[in-house]
Amino acid sequence: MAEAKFQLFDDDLQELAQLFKALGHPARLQILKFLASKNACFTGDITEELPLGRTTVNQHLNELKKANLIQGSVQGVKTNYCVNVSEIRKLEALGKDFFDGLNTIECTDC
Amino acid sequence: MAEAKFQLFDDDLQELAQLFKALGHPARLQILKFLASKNACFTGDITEELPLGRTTVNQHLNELKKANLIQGSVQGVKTNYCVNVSEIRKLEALGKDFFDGLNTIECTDC
DNA sequence: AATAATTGACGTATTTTTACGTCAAAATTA
DNA sequence: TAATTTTGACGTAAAAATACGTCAATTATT
Repeated sequence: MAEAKFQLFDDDLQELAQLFKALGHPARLQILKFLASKNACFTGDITEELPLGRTTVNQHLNELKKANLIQGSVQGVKTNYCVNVSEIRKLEALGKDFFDGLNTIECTDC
Repeated sequence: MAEAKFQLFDDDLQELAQLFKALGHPARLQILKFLASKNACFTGDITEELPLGRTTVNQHLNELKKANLIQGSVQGVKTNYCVNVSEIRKLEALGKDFFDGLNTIECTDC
């Protein structure tokens, strides 16, 4: 990670791809689902729900945090994670725009 | 890739994650966009639109094909690619279900 | 104060992704 | 028929993702 690097791709595509990528692992989808169902919870609780070790789960939590899809706040020894609702909404909107932008008429040549 | 491997994750999450992953690269989003705008087109034409070499683009096309998001039909020497509209619709539906499933109430603890 | 619990940082091995060059096959064109 | 075009297969190097063990710091508990 350094000084911006002349963009190969359009900013919007880049951002959307980044978000999709963050969703591109079942563990991360499951984490989002679980966090939403509990509204918020601790690392340990999340780990118990997943078929992965704690440090791996922590790594996935970091991925989600990097993508701004979740937030965490320290509470004593524990860390309380929760879904970043506004970012989820933003992602939904961007996704919708993208799919709508594909003026997908069924192709007859293929 | 071998003999099915006892599932670590839920099938639905697995499938959705796979689709999101396929969208998790700007080149692939751009390809989908371009294919949709032209309705269908050849490998060469796609390559000209992207800041990547032909073989790399071809690899991305294969990723998209593997995810069933595009189809290709050989036409002489050329191959005609187009968006798989029904799979895109399916992805939209799965995505919507997933996001709706996150009964996202703004968290007050974070 | 001593011990236990919880977490993130760090290191690391393995696998996957990404990007591209080379090559051969098939179809077009000259 | 010979040369050209177009493509996918294959190999490969570099980077990133994935999974996990160990460790130290911080907070709770006893």
